[in-house]
Amino acid sequence: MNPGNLGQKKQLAKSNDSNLHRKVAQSIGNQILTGVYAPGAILPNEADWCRIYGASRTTVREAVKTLNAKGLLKSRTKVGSRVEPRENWNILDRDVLSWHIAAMDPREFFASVQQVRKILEPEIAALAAVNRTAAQLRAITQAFEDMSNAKRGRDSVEPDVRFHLALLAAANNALLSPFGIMIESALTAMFEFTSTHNAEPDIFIPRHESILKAVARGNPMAARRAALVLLEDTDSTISGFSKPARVKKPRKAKSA
Amino acid sequence: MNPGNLGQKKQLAKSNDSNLHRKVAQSIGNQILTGVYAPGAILPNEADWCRIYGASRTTVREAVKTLNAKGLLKSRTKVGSRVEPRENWNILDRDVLSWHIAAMDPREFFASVQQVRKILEPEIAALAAVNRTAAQLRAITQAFEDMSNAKRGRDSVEPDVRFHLALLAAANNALLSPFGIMIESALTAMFEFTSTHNAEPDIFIPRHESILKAVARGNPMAARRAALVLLEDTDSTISGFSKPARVKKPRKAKSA
DNA sequence: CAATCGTTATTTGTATGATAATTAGGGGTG
DNA sequence: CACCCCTAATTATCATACAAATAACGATTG
Repeated sequence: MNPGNLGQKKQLAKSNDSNLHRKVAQSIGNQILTGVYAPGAILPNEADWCRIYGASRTTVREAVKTLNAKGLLKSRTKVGSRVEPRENWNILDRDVLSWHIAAMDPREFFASVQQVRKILEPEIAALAAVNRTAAQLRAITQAFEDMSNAKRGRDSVEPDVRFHLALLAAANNALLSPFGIMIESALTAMFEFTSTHNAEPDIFIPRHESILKAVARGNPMAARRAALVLLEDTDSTISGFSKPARVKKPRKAKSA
Repeated sequence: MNPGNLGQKKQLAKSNDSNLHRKVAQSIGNQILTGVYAPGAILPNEADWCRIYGASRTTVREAVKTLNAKGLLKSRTKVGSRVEPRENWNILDRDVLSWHIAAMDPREFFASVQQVRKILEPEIAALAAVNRTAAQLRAITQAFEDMSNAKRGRDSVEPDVRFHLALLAAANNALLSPFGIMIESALTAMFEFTSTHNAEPDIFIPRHESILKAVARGNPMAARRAALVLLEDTDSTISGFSKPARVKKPRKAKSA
């Protein structure tokens, strides 16, 4: 098993979602994301999948259609289904992202996420400060209060996610909304680690409060700055548990 | 097969993509994006769709599965398919984005796109300056040269798109790749307008060159600045044709 | 009355088997 | 070599049937 793959690497008949075609889609999707079938490769045909999963062709085809819709495959008559190049994958899709997370080193994933968050979230906060409606501000405020009132750290993760999603919604730009899934996944997955390592959870409350206040009084500059500060604190928390990797032999370089 | 349903099928004939389930998905998707079925609404059931489109249930189900996979719907036994809230829509999916563009005011769309581009592209350029590989730099350079050598304005749009996509790829962050589709759609759709109105196409060549040079010498600050300058010029071009009071009705472009 | 618990009806989910449409690849022909 | 036709492999579509889940209803009961 990959050293980074801490999460339960569930295999076949796992999902509590009882849809068979969904399970098949998940299984094939996982195999694509883990590189069993690389971009450009031709997958087994429908009849093969039927044999492999013991499912009917109807079910297999629905699974394949699902993966087509997410940009992982392209099916053509006579040739079969070919894995699409990575840049066509719908990586911000909820399912694809979860397969992606399961397939890669968590530290690498957090690094990518934080890079994007540092680009987007300060600007999202700034937009929210300018574009928010009253109702959206209420939603942000409510999330903040729920986060503050949470007794155990575990109870604060849901309002924390909700806070960031409410902020995103308040930016009022539909093209940014796919990042909600990334934020959600990142924060909840991060909690899997920080729950034991995070020594100073109380620092984050005033950080969120700064953002809230800046958005409340419609100050985009302050909102941008406050969001960035929070992200830098998050960086520190992450590095607190991701640094030890340094003692191990260096992994593959960033190039390629 | 009942002869009367040929006429109903004909209403789908707009797409040259011969897949029937794809056409059905497009038709339903369009109706969702245009608000015929609003978030929260229950769609007609599968039997109804079969009658409406004169297609078999298999085909209709594959279309519905596609829309499920794109986050537009959620199907449940006994209740049917319900339209998901907008924030769950996979707006950066190629199909969803094209339906979205077709359904909304182009000026509003460009405004949203430019807002996101101004957030992301400078940082993408900066990342590319730092993370690019030699091969990626070659791809960017090639795109720039093709753009420069294009005689007619129409021939410059493809390399222009390719330039921006190559830059995006060179940033080497998989979570940013969904924006490639947005950039592609935005630039090509914008060209539908600028092709006749853009008086000064030659301005854009040196703007792109500045980005290229900054990326080539690995200077993120300069790359960021150059990307921003280009975007501001693009803003001017857009405002040049989006402001006039008399609205030139957009030609019904084949959504490509 | 309120709460609980079967029953039923509706809708999606899955299976099977057959036919159609598309087209890559082989083979023959000029 | 260039061209065309044929074949075979694969997905695309259709029709039908049954299974499974569950919302809605109504009866039963405390």
